[in-house]
Amino acid sequence: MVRRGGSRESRREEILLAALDVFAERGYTGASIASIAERVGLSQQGVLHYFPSKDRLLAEVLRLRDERNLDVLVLPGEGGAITLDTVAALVEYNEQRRGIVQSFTVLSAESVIENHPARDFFKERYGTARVWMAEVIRAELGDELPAGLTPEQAAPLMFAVMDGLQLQWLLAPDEIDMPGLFRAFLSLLKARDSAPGLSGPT
Amino acid sequence: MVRRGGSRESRREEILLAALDVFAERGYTGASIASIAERVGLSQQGVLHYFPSKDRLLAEVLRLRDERNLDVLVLPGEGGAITLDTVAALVEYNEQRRGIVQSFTVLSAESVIENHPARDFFKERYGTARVWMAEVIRAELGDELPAGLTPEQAAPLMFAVMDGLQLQWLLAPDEIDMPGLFRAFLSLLKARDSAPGLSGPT
DNA sequence: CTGCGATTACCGAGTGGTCGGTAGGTCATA
DNA sequence: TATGACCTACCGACCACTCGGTAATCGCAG
Repeated sequence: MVRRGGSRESRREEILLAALDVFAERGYTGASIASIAERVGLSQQGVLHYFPSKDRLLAEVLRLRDERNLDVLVLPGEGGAITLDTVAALVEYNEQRRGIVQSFTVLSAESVIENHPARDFFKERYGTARVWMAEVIRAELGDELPAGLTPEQAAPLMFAVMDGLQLQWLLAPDEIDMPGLFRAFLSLLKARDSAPGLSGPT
Repeated sequence: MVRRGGSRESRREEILLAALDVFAERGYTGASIASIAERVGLSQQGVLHYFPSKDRLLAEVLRLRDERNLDVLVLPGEGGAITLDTVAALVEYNEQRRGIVQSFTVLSAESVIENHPARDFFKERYGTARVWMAEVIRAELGDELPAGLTPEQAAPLMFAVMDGLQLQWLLAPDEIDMPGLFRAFLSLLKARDSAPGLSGPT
C-alpha cells in the first residue's frame, strides 16, 4: 500500500506541515490544494486522498498547531504551574518561528469573515484561553492588579497584546522587539501602584 | 456621458464603499470584482472602467478609509491636541462600525503575506502611527510611564491592544467589551507606580 | 437651435487560467 | 485476491482582465 513515504500517519503529517506553510504564505482562501500537494510531491488528488476537503485539511492543521503550541507552553513548566514567565518565553520562542506566527495571524483574522471554516475554532480557542489565562494571572499576581484591573480584564488584554505585536512584528521585524515589548506589558501588570488601595499577590 | 448616477467622482466613491464592504466580508483574495460590481448595479467591466485593476481598487479603498478615520480622530479634537481620550473615543465609535473594523482587521493581517498589494500601505501606516502615538503619549503622560516604560514602547503596545481587541471582539462581540478593555489598558499607562524610581509627568 | 465629432459610460463576449471536487482507473504490496 | 495509494481525466464554476462594441451626452461650429 505504502508507495513512497512511511506510514499513512506520517504521510498525513507531512501534508499537514506543508499545508501550514502554504496557509501562512497565502492565507486559507489564497491557498490551493494543488500548491500544497506540489510541496509534498503529490498531485492535488493525492492530497484529497488523505483529506476529504480543503475545509477538513484546515481543521486538522489548526488542531496540529495547537498541540505543538501546547507542548511549548507545558513542557518548560514541567512540574506543573505555568507562569507569566513561561508565556513570555513562548513569545520569545515565536520569534524563531515566523511561519507559525504568520499562519496564526493570517488565519485568525481571516476567520472573522462569515462562514469561514476556522471561525468556530478560533472563537472557542480564545474563549477557553481567556479563562485559562485569567487563572494564571490570578495565581501569580492575585486579584488586585494595577489601576484596579481584574484578572478577567487582563487576560483578553494579554492576548490582544500578543496578537497585535505579532502583526506589527510581521510587517516590520526590524522595528519591533516583540518579546521585549511583551515583557514591558507584563511589567505594567506586575507594577504596584499607589493609588487604589490594597494590593496583594501570593 | 453620465448615464445613471451623478458625477464620475461620486460613482467612484460608490464603488469604493461597496468594495470596502466586500473586502470586509471576504478579504481581498476572496473578493471578486464581479461581486463588488453587483453591489452597485454594474457589470464587472463597469467597475474596471473606473479602476484599472483589483490592486488599484484596493489601494484606493485603503486611502479612503484612512481619510475617514482621520476625520473621526481630528474633528473631535477641534482646537488642536489629540489626547488619549480622543483615541479611546475612537475605539468606542468603532463599536458602531463593525464593517470598517472587520475590513481593517482582515486586510491588515492578510497584508503580511508576501507580495500582498496592501503590504507597503500597512507597513508605512504602522510606522508613522507609532511615531505619532508616541508623541501623543509623551505630551499627555510625560516621559516616565509605569514600570519604566518609554512612550516609544507604549505606542506599539497601544496599537497592539487596539488590533488584538478588535480581533477578539469580532469573534465574540458579546464577551468582549472592547472600549472598556481599552480604557482599562489606558489606565494601566496612567497609573503611578511606586517601585522603580523617579516618576514625573509634566 | 441644429448638427456633429469627440468623449464617456458602460456591456457582451471571450481569453487563458485556476479553483475544489469527483470518477474511475492502475499498480504495488500484504 | 483485497486493499490502499495514488494518478489521469474531467467537471462546472469562477477568476482578473481585454477587446470591441453601442449608446448617451458633451462642447462647439454654423
